[in-house]
Amino acid sequence: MTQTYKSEFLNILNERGFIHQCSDLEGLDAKLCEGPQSAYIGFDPTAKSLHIGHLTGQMLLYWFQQCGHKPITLMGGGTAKIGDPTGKDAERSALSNEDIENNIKALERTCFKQFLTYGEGETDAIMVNNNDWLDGLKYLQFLRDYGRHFTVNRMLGFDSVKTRLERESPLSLLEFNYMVMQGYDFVELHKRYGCTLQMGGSDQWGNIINGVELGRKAHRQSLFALTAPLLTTPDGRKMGKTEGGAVWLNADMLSPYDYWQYWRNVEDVMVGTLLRRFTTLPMDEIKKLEALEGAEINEAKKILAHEATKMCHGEDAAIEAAQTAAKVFEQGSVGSDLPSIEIDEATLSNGISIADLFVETGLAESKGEVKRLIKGGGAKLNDNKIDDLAAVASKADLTSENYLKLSAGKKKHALVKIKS
RNA sequence: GGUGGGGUGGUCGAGUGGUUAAAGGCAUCGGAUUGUAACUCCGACGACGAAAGUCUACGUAGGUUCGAAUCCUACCCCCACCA
Repeated sequence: MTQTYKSEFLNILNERGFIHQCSDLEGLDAKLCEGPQSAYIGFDPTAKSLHIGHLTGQMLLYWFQQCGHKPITLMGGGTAKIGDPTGKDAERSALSNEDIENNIKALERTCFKQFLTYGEGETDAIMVNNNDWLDGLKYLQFLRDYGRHFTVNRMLGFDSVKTRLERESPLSLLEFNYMVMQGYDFVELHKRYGCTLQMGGSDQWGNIINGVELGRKAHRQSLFALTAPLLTTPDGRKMGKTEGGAVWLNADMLSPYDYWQYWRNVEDVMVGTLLRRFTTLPMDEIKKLEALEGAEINEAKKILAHEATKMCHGEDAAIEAAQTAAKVFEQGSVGSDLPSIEIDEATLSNGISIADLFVETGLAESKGEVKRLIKGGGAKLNDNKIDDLAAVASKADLTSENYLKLSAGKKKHALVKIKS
């Protein structure tokens, strides 16, 4: 294996395709060799769960910890009150303080713990909230201490600002301050925890570098910035969207089975990249897998799905998802992970509208959608095409195992069981 | 505060009194093909309804009209220039 860097951490990042930009690779490399360091990534609590877009950050911190360093996950309880203008061409409506609080609670309970070990030890991760220091900032004092180090001239040059100005879309002073706050976070984290590195996606470069510069100008600190390339499909689209919307990491927002399915269905060309980034498989194994061609690459996708699901939801959930998938797609059967609802035996005996069942199982949003499904030939009951919106299911339709299987298209299935 | 421009469906963006649930693109969903891939092709794409149809929708609230996204009034918001 080629050793491009002296530090284990940077070597891993390098071979797995995580390095996009760094403020000072050599300096960082040397610093990491000195002993345990701490690094942070910020997550704004804008939803009750993280999604696939946050996964890169999680993996960065994961490897950081694996290499004997201390990760800091920063909840942006304060910055979420501002809203990051990066990548947005319009200000989005502000989250209420209450929403932010609830989101933080939900996030703390779930998403992070799968990837990082938290605790009191030297390399245990810690979670902090920037609201702790941003909320009580004294405006005037802050401007005198830190405001002097930000030149508006330079701020106007950052992409997040520039695109807004070019598009003549209003950028409020509130949003304009986001990068200032994020820069200050870094300095504060250095002061509190000796944090020397901030990581993030490449879109965060501008925000991150502000912190580095603020540290240098205000306190002669030596801070580092490192960004990972944003994940995109070959044609440049952002990755991470699926039929239902975002691919959430929280099991109650997206089932482990659906999560598994997401990875199972990625485009061929992405397999290698994704294996490197989101699994911890050894590199030589990844190289073998990504060399597979044609239909054989499906095996690589299954491994990707398993590994990714294991990281996020645990091994049991991954295995179960794989089993359900095998039954559904390879044997035309059903599995325990399929979404299901229960109805009374009596209700079924009287006959029940299949269209209603589609809506109840969540396979369709409305009856209009069911109608469209049927018209397009995508609605099935026990694998038989339904061609009448008025079709009714009765006891006679129960399979030998006492359920009804509904399908919307080839990939989405649900079960209707009898309440016992 | 003044003057001018603008606010249309998930999104971008046409539409300036009726045939407009509102062109077109994108996104999305189904079908064919395939490998639970990509590409391509076809279809669908507000809700309810078996259907006829009913309701909801073009910033908000009123008004004119047989009839309004389209005209009028007030209000809200955005943009530009001026002060």
